[in-house]
Amino acid sequence: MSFEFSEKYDLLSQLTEAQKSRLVHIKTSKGDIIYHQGDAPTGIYHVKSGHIGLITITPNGNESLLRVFGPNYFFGHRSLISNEDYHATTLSLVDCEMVFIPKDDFDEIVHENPNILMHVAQVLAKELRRAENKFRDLALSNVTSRIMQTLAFIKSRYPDHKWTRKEIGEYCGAKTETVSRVLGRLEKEGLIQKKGRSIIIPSTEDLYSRAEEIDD
Amino acid sequence: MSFEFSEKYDLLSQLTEAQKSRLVHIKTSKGDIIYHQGDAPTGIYHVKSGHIGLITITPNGNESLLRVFGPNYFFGHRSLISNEDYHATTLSLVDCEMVFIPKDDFDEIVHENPNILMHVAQVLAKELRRAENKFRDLALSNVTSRIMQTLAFIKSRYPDHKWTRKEIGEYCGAKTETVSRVLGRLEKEGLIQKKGRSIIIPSTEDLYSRAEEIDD
DNA sequence: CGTTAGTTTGAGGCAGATCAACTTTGGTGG
DNA sequence: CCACCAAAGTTGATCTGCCTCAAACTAACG
Repeated sequence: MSFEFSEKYDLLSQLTEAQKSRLVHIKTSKGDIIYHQGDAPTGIYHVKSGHIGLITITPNGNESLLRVFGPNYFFGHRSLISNEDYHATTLSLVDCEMVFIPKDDFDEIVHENPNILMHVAQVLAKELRRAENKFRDLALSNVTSRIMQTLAFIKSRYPDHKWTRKEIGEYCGAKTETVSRVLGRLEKEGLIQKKGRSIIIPSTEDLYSRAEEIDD
Repeated sequence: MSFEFSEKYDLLSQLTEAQKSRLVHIKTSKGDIIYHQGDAPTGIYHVKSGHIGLITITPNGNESLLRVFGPNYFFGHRSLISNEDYHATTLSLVDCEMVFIPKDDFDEIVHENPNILMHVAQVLAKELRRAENKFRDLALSNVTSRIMQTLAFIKSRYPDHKWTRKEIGEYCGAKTETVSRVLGRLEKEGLIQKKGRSIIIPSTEDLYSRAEEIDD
């Protein structure tokens, strides 16, 4: 898996006073759902604190974690741009605060400032690369390698979120038990340390290079 | 796997005479590579005839087919927008004709006509949905279901391209032998017919609904 | 300190990969 | 037009990585 830092953007600073007055401030608790797969989009969300997970759920309850949005990232933009219903559900991974920008206001600021559209397009382009790399790795790499690269990725991109084994597994296509077993082996190898439930990663570089060795 | 028709766009009609004179017309033979993973983008390509595959290759030669571009689709746009090196390689699946629009000309037409940027953003947004649905299905569905949905998808989206077992497999994360076995079973069930190497699909609807039944 | 969500560990099973041998197809050139 | 042959497809036997199921353990939090 190839990862890199992503794109934050202060959408809020682009708003006029009138638009700011229309913002909806939202507080959610861990486990709360912001919108459901299949809903029609009505605006875009900007994360102020906490972490939001974009997940898909199959009829039999299996989940897959597609993307994660931390502070200063926005979400809901994909469906808004493509004018489609949401293809996945957003879930508060922890207690969160966010603001909601109604579609009309978003359209207005995009119209007034075309740079914003270019920025959103760039974010989509990077998310597309990441999604396709995830697909490639799921298709061609083994679990151990995927988990190692996921650990390195989340360490650099989401240093302040405590990832559970389940979340790690759902992000890279592995079961909770498998993640647990791999973490055990990685600790023996000295690549990580476990402190209670949290995972300490001394060197993401070591993880990446070891992951390449292990990879088929 | 959830699929639908995608987006064609006549970029060429947006060009001035001066820009048209700078177009580079390219003819490729089956197996030719247009650009390599890691190259820096210098423009965008518009397919006139044939089919182009976007693939990633691992060091050990395993391939994964990420997207396919047929007549009137453009490719190379992701890297151009995000300003990154290509994350995958483009390969002529058959003999192809295409035109190359240099980056400067593309920037010019985007600048003159912001609607084009919106259109490219929409294409990216749809490609992102498709990529994430592919990921979900690879993670959570069984091969048979994936192959069936891929068959239905390519039937509706690429009716004029003769897909090989290998291409089908690389698109949905399956080995050639597995695709062959599944096709055999599907023919026995009467869902498809095999005529030489080509596959006849009487009803994509039947395939989709059967795929759902089979799915975990 | 009790409760619950999260984690670990073991035993066993299976879907799909791998390896290998064989058959068919369809394009090519003589 | 046919004979040839490389590319594509099929089929069987075997193997294995990861999942599944189950049960015990432990961290964190009110």
